[in-house]
Amino acid sequence: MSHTPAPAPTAREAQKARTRRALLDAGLRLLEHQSLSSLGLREVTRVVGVAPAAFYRHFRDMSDLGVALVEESLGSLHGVVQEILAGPADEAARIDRTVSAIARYVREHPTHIRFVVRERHGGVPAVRAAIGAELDRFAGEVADALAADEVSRGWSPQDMRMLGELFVDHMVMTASAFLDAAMGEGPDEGTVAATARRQLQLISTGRRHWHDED
Amino acid sequence: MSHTPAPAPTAREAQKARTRRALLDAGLRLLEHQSLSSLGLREVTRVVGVAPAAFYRHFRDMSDLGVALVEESLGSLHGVVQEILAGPADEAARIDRTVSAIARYVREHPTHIRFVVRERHGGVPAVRAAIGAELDRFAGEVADALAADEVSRGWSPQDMRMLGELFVDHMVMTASAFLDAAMGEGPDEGTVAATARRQLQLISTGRRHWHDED
DNA sequence: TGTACATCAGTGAACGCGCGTTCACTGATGTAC
DNA sequence: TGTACATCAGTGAACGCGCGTTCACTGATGTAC
Repeated sequence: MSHTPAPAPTAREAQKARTRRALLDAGLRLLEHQSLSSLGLREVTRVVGVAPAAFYRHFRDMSDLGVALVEESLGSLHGVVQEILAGPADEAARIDRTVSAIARYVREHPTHIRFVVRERHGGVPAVRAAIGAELDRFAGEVADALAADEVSRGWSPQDMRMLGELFVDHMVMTASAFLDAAMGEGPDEGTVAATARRQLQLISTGRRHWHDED
Repeated sequence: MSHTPAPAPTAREAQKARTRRALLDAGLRLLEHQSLSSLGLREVTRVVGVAPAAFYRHFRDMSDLGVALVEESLGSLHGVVQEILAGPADEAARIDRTVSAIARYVREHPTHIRFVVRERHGGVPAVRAAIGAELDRFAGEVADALAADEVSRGWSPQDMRMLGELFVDHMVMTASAFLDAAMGEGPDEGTVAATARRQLQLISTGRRHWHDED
């Protein structure tokens, strides 16, 4: 398929990429306990073990690093969305798949979801915009996939869209609740899963009877 | 009712209260464009026009000021919740009341809702905890009020609770969307209102048919 | 393969700046008599 | 009402500190011949 003639990264490029990764990882780690707008460039380079000035070989500023983290974090969340939509469209199966995929995602990428939830409404405009645009894209994908369901017959595109947004918002909320559970704050994982499942069932029931009263 | 024998605030107490208010207002204003963890004590006192050290006569630190802002902001949101629950329980009326009450709240207290949405998952633990506790309380109130509806007959307390949480989360989401609309980001106010109404209708439809399949 | 030159990721020192916190103080307001 | 003393909100100077950014540099890696 691809005709890219092998990237052939030089040792120099490989080393640069490794430092960049280290900066991103250090940032993600430090962002567990603070928000992006209060995270300092020197903090990040200190953790990585490079001089502060080295930072500028990779990012223009912290906001730029933040945008790179959005791409990374929402890339991994996108995989979860696809996994949920790809399987059988059977309602109960999809709800189970949704909740367990989110739970696994939070277990495997806790720093990603923490970052997204915190910065979605945070103080750094470029990062907020990047997260918003990506979640919008997810909502559209969900809407398109669910439109293929038998139960969506007769739904307007706007109603599919509002369902997609409700689904994505609920997904982010649930991921955040799982994360709190993992940190020992709020209800435990089992309770979060049970609540999320019931909420999805409620929405699905609404979906099934949406046009009953027409 | 109350037997409090008149507070009789001295001129000194009144002046102190005025400065405290000015600090809170300045904080709220500055928090429109940044998050609490990056807001400095000196920034706030500079806006108010007092010496930095004066801050300590009112708050221990910025986190303390943040907690005071939570009480204030969620106090005003609590009024909205009560207004929604107080009116007639008729489904369509309650949905209209919900969406228009939120829209009005955002118009009247944009800085309050911005603060709550931003700091709900922000980097200051004490503030996060205060917001979480208060929203939990709201969810409980909503659950109790909706439990009185005819359509809630046969619902378990856990299911009422999950409905209350879904409602409060949706309310916060909608308020945030209205705020974005007011700032010229994302869809306009009419679109946000239409989407929110349809989502509430979807949830209400699910509620009405919740036990159909038992 | 060997040599001469170019590239560029990372260095380390320096800079000016605004930060949070402390402290002894001032002077208007409050209280006791 | 008038006086003497106590209270305490707000002052202003000082402190040490870590910040982001700049700059000329070094030395390992890459490239051309």
